[in-house]
Amino acid sequence: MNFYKRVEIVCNRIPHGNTASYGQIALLCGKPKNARQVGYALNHGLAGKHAPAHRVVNRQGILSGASSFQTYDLQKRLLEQEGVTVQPVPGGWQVDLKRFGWKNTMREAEALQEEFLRLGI
DNA sequence: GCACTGACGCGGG
DNA sequence: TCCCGCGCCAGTG
Repeated sequence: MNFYKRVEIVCNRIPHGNTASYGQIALLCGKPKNARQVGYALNHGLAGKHAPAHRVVNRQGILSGASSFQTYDLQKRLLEQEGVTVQPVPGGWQVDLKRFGWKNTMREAEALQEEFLRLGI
């Protein structure tokens, strides 16, 4: 299976103004234990150039640090631009997943699995 | 093939 | 609730 292709599809499915965690993406890709690979994919541009990487944060809503964005606060600005509230915490910036976390339905998850199957990835 | 790395996450204390 | 250790696994040298 093409895990990174799946990551691309899932990321592009994250609604505007929402955020998702690495683990959540991995789960939707059918590989619950591959959260780290999701990060790897985004970091190396393996999820396509259009993937909204700024909408992906860790389990606690902490922004991933500056590493792969051009400026230290680019991810924060992109999120705020979409109406997502970002607040400073010790260790970086954080979004409230209770308010801005992507709540995907079971139906939606199943639809994704079917699509992967259909596409053969 | 081996060892090490890392945009991560969970469970025990 | 906060820490900390450990599990995870594709890439890389």
